[in-house]
Amino acid sequence: MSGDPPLSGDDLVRVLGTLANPHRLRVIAALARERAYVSRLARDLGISRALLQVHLRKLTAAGLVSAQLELSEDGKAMKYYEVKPFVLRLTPELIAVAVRTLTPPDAADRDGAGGWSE
Amino acid sequence: MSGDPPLSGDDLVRVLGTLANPHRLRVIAALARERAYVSRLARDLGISRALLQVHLRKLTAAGLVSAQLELSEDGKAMKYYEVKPFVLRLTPELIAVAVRTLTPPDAADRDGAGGWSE
DNA sequence: GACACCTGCTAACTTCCTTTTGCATGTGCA
DNA sequence: TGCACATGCAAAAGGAAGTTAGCAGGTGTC
Repeated sequence: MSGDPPLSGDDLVRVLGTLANPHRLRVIAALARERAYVSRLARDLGISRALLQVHLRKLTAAGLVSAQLELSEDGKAMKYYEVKPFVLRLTPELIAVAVRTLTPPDAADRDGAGGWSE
Repeated sequence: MSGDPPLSGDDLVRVLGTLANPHRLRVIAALARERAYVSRLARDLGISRALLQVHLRKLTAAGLVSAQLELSEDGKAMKYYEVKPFVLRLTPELIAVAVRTLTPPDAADRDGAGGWSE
C-alpha cells in the first residue's frame, strides 16, 4: 500500500487500528531496520512467539508487512518478514475524503439525509 | 518540513487509537466542513448524544479537536467543536523514530499534546 | 406549568483486543 | 533417542473499548 492510491474509509480504519499498538509499531520499526524471521524477532523484541504471531498476522492483514518462507542452510524453515514501504498522510481534509467510502452504519433503515455523496 | 514531528511514541499510539474509529473519523470529517455544537452534530451523524460525547472526549484528549462554550442569541449554552488542523505523516522510518520514545513495558504513561501538527 | 431545546454525567451491558498457556508439526545434530 | 531450533494454531482468561439507557442540570417560549 502506498499513499498515492486513496485508501478506502474502511481500509483506513483497519490500517489505523493495526498501527495503534505499541508492539506492532515496534515490529514495524524492527523490520524497517532489517527483515527477520519470527523467532529472532520475538527474541529481539522480548515478547513471546505466540504473541508476535498474532501481531504479525494483523500487520499482514493490513498490508503493512509481507512474509516469505525460506529454507536456511541447515534445512530449517524460516519465515522472513519485511515491511512494505508505505506512506500514509493524514489531515482533516483527507479524512473527510476517506469517510465518503465508509460503509454506512445501517444502510437499511436510515432516512437518507444524503451526506455520503456530494 | 523542517523540525517535523516531535510526536512521542506514546502520543502516536494515542492519536492512532483515536483515529481508528469510523464514528470519530466521521466527526472529524463533519467538523472539517464546519464547526458545530454537540446536539446538531449528533443529529447530522445519526448517533446519540451520549455516544457522541464519548467520542468527542477522546478526540479532545488526543488533541484532534477543540471545544468552546458559547451562548446563542436566545441565551442557550452551546458547546462548539472544531478540528485542529493537523498533519500526520506515517512511514516505516518515521515510525521507527517514534518507537524510540515509547515507554517500555513498565514505566507509567506520559502526557502531552501538540508539536505534531503544523 | 409544560414543552422544546441546550448541556452534562454514570452504571451496566456487550463486544472486541490483547496475552498466556498448551499442544502439534518439522528439521539437524550429538 | 533427546535436545535445540524453527514453524503453526486454538482455547481461555483478563482487560479495554463501544454503546445504551437513564438521570441530572440549564435556558427561553407558549
